[in-house]
Amino acid sequence: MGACDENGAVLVVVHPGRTPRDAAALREVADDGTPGRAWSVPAGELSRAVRAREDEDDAVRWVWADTAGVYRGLLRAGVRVERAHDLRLCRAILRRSTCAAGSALRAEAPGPWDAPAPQEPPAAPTSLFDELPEQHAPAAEPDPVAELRSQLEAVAGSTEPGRLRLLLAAESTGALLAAEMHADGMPWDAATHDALLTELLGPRPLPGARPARLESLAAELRRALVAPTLNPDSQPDLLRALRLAGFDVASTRRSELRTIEDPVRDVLLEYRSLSRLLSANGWAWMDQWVHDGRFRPDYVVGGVVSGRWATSGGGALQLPAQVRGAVRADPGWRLVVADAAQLEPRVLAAMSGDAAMAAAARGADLYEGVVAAGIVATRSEAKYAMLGAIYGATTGASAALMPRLERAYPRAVALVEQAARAGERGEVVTTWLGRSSPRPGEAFLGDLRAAAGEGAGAEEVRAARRHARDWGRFTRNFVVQGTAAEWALCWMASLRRRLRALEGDEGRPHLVFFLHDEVMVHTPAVLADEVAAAVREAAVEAGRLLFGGFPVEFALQVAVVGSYDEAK
DNA sequence: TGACTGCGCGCC
DNA sequence: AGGGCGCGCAGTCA
Repeated sequence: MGACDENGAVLVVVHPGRTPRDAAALREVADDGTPGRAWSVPAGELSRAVRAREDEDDAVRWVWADTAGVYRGLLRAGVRVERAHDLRLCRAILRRSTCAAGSALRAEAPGPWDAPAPQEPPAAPTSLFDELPEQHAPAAEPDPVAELRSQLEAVAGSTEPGRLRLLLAAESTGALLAAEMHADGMPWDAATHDALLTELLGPRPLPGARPARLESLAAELRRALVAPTLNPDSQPDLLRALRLAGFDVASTRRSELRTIEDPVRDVLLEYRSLSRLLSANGWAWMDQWVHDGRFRPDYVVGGVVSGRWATSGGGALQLPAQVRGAVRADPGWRLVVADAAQLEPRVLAAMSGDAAMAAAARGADLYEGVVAAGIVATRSEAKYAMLGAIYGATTGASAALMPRLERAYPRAVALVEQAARAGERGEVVTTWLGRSSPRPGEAFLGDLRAAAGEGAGAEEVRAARRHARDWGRFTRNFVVQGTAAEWALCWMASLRRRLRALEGDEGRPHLVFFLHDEVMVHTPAVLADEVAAAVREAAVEAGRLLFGGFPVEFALQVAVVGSYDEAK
């Protein structure tokens, strides 16, 4: 990979100062491949440079230290880019990947590139041309040109350059999307949300006070449990009151509360549900997170070791069904909500090359396919068996179904079993595109050594085995969850490119939400059907990108709706 | 008062 | 059952 990347895009390195500190290295990048097709641009001139490139035919991949810090400023200036290479995210992947085990990049001591991205500046009005004021540049500027060169070498010298290139491109596009989705925001109707809260809880109370409905449920609990001072929000308090009232419960978990055979049970469960709603997605949440009809979560790309995204603040990945009615398309617009059906089992079938399992996946519902193949009797059994294989069930009905699953789908089961055994030995496992798991903690490795040593006690051996099994469940799940995350990134990247080609009179459809295996597009109503088609085409493309011709279908459920609660 | 932990529970 | 998260609260300790 030289100055042009695999798609023929010109690389432009964005550096924090006025001149690249390693100009010779940049020329070398440029000369390796197509001469003269790599440039660099100071961060302060970035938006001008991006605007200038828009009119040219050449595709550009903008190379910068970290998207969250740079791109947010561009978006505020009204500028969007097609492709990027996020040095920090890509470095994290390459440094850990077993595919690039021999690289110089991996041998480096940890440095500034391995530190978390510098805290981004708070949203503030910026002029169009200095979206990155000097004070936000890191104190000791790491050299992006040298870093890019080092990363390109690591990829070129790896055992899987093609897969790693795809992974790095997908991860970087994900970073662009995370910033774009934050800037665009999820359409959120505060009035609907408020009406919903008022209906369930009563009118908004003064800060710190319980809403009327919760207050009356609390009073009912105090009466029923003969505990006049009970605070139902306090677990110890509630547990004590329940036991004094003669209920044999060991905790106040919902599953345990459900076993209580007394009318007080329903009061308890309703209190729990409503107080959770109030604290997690009540009026205070709305005040903090919803502005101008938009909810803007902070996505953390690569925030989970498996490659899944996390969010910080707002709990965007846990929006309860209770409040989804408040997610409403603007007038004249629609929401296209799509989720990949049984994504993880399908991914497992593809990566293990298990043709029988792929056959079961040939339809909208993989679990029904397993039933139709005569492996188990019911859909629910099929689901538990499959999830048990992926998560590592050791007991219960799910574990009991494993032998049948193994007979029917030997290759799929062998893949997750091998990942589990590797983890138990303290080894690293790697996803389809080359993201490797972290090494186990020193505690576990120490346990392993202690248990293997002369004269290890029975207790030490037991502890080591337990740790090993725990880590094996993690690595078992890692390969499937991580590869599913890669499929989802490619799906979304492909969808993003297709959406950029659509435009209506009222505007352009854009992604507004992503949740592991689900996407939401906000679109002018007239384009909704085209968007739905694009979502499906993108899923087909993602499957082909990752698994080539292997015949696994990635079925989607697609809904065109006015509000989120109408989907599913 | 603030940092931290464990619990419980929402999502996939 | 079993993997991955984030968050709010209560309680604890410095």
